Amino acid sequence: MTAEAPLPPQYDPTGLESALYEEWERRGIFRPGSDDPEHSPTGAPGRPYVIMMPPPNVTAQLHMGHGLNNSIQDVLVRFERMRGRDALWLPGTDHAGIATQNVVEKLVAREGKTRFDLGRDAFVRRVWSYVGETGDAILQQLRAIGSSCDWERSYFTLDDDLSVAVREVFVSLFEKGLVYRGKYIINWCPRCLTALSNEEAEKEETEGKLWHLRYPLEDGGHITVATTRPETILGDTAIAVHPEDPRYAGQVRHYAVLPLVGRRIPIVADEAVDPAFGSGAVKVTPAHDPTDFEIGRRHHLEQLDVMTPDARMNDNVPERFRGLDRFEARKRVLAEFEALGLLEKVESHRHGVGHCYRCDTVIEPRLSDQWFVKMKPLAEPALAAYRDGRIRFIPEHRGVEYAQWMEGIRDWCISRQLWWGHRIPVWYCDAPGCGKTIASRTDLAACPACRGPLRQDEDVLDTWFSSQLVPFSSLGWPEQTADLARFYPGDTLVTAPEILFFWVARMIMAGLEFMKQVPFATVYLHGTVRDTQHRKMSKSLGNGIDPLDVVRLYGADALRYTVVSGLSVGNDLILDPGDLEASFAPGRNFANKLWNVGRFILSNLDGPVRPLAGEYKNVIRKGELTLADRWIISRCEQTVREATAAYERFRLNDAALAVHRFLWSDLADWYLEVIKPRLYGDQTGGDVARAVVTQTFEVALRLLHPVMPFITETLWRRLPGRSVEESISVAPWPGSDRRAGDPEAERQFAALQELVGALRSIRAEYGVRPGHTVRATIALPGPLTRAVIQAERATVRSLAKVSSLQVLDRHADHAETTANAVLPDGTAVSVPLGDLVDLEKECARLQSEADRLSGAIRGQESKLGNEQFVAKAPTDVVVREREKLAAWREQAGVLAEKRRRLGCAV
RNA sequence: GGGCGAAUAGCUCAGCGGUUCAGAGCGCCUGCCUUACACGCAGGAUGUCGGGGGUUCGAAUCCCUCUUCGCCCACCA
Repeated sequence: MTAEAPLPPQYDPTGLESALYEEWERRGIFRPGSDDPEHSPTGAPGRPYVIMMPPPNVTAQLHMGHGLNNSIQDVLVRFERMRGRDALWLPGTDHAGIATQNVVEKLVAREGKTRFDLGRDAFVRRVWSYVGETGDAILQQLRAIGSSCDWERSYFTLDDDLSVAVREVFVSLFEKGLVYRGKYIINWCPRCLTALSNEEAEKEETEGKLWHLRYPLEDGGHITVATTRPETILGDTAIAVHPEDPRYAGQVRHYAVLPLVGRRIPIVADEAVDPAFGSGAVKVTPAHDPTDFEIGRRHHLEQLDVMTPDARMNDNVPERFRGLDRFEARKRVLAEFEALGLLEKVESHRHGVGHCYRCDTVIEPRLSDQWFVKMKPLAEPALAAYRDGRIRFIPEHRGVEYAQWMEGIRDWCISRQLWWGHRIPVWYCDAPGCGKTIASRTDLAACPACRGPLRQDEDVLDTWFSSQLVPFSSLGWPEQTADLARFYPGDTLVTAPEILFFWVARMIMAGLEFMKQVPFATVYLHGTVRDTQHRKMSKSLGNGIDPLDVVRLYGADALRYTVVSGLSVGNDLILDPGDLEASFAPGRNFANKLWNVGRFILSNLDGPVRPLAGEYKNVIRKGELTLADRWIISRCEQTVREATAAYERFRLNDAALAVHRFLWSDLADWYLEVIKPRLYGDQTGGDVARAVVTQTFEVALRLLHPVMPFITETLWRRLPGRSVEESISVAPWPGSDRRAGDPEAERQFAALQELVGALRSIRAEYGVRPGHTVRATIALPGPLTRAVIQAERATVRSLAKVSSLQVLDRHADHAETTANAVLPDGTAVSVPLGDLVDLEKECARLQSEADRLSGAIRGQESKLGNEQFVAKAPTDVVVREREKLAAWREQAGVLAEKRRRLGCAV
């Protein structure tokens, strides 16, 4: 589209947005740096402003969660970029170990194979090729919503340089003794066949059962234990009771016989047992439960693993149970207990059951060799950074969660039994007499100690181990690059609360450990996108919204405005996947409105346009401004202040709504209507109106640009004095100008709106045909109304379609029947409408008005009659309340007189 | 079991340093294709601000309590 082409009446973002985006990208507008003069009018680069994008999974398709998350980031980055900061929004993708491996395993499964059929190398090659095909698709999709990232710095967490960082961190932690290997109970996903961290095992409240089961005692009688997982009975190696529980005091150190198995198991005393729960006696399965594991260690119990990696019973159980799935085994065990008369009772029992965060399979606590990070030493500085304010959260209360988590932090299991990811840089020497374990920054071929052959650890690292390093690894660390020096630490991190612990907390710890500085100062946690039933949008529920559909239908600006204006700090975003039109109407409507405001203004700048150089003061000084001009300039100034403050405080919805109100309610609904006669006529006033409307509109476009980048850029470039060579993206942020504020103009214009509104109401009430003009009488005008009529008589006439406007200093006498209104300042407005007016109806209308008013007056009188109020309330409040009462009385008096004159029954 | 939010028009939400605070958008009703926009214009209706107590001259706004939703953490099997 050329600058000269006329704009179509309906905004059509198709084509326009993508063309503009390509141009921005081509011109390097999203890249920080002083080499491009466009970025830095002064020649010097601004202070950096850095946001690290939460890297989407490399296989991800854009969903509304991304749409929300990235819209917010883009608003912030664009805002700071316009404020002169050297802005870097750094994108990337995450290799997403489990998620990606699962996707490719499914593809392989379609060929009837498993990853084991392919073998490790071939499988990993397969994943790389898949990632090569589909990877980065999401980054392309992010462009469609206008994300102003620096794509040239984009990274992938498995890139060579980021892998170097991962190794450096692992080995460095290993050397510090903060990474260790050990055999512990970890969360195991029997479907993904890997260990998970505590965070990756999502607890779900489940209505389960608690089975009370009897174990015969060697000495006769029995002891009852309660369990939620009867299948683990087969791995029991003890029973535990509380040391001070009198019920079992005599049984400690005696033995029970494990039913179904016949194993002789000791009864031990341990503090971990809660005597108040169940029977007070616990079955102990050290290989299948973390608490039991600890008990087992204290009492040197055998750790009997009874399950295979995919959660079937293994050869350590009696033959009839072998090969059974854990839940089948559970049924079988219970049936046998029941048959033996050893099932005492069954209770229903709510408890938390862990589920794999990737495939939702029930987690099985499993004893295995894994790598861990010792977290306490890392958590302490991270907690301190929050406590002393180096890190702040929005909303604030999220910080409490962060602190609680940090305080109760547990060691982090980082090894995964996967093939897709950073292989653990540890080598084992199996040579007899050597047996070294070596963590190395470089690949090793032979044992440095004995020159014997080495074997690398088979496992890979948790995905989050690499993504926690992104704030510095993406900038080249451990190399001391220029980017690292310039862009670390960053400023703001924007993400969903779900990954506060997965990612945010760990970035803070890693940043402090390796860079000695927090990676960002502010963590903005936004809500979740949900449907109208408040369910989280998800692929499986089929209640998702594809942001690209929205972009196609209504444009990225509409999407962004809807999302941003609908955001309230700390709350979720509710959208209706069944009705995109309704969901995105606010954005679509506003985009179209804005488009037409622009069209109107531009079309009225035809012909000689007064040069617009300079600020308002140039025009203001001329003394040519009308009341309406002063008013809109004052409103504009107010909007600059409000929007700027709102953006600064992350109140993006307030910022968007402030500009919306200015553009739609003030500029379009009032100011444009007011100046139409001036624009169409050829008075000198037309020039001033053109200047004022152009300047205020231009300011509003800049204020709105962070939220609606495309449409604002398109319109902005067409304004006088601008050109397609420029970009609003790097235009300076509007400054506040105190001289533009004009409270008197705002008060007077409000009176004008009151007067016009009253006349319009009367017209609507009596069904005056829209094209028809009426005569109006303004009697006993209050000071504001008087000033308005003096200043904007023609405006009142045109807006209310009044042919003659008579002003009287006394009550009007009309030959004709009139419709009436009394304004807040006591002005009596009457419109002679002859037969249109039903006198009875008019009297009733005025009566209800009078009733409302007298009610308010009574309330006000009792308030002011209350000595306590007058004595205790602040003086200015009392004064204001008195003035209010006086005005209402005045209004009521005029109203009463009006009714008397109309001959209304009292 | 701990900790933390939220309950305001039909819907989604503002308003919460106390006294023009009862608002916005969407939806709804009436009338209008008024030469920027019907994705619009003008005019309307709608809420005992979750229930109950309390503090105060005055409370959606502060305190207590109850109810209902939601979130985070937690080795009661």
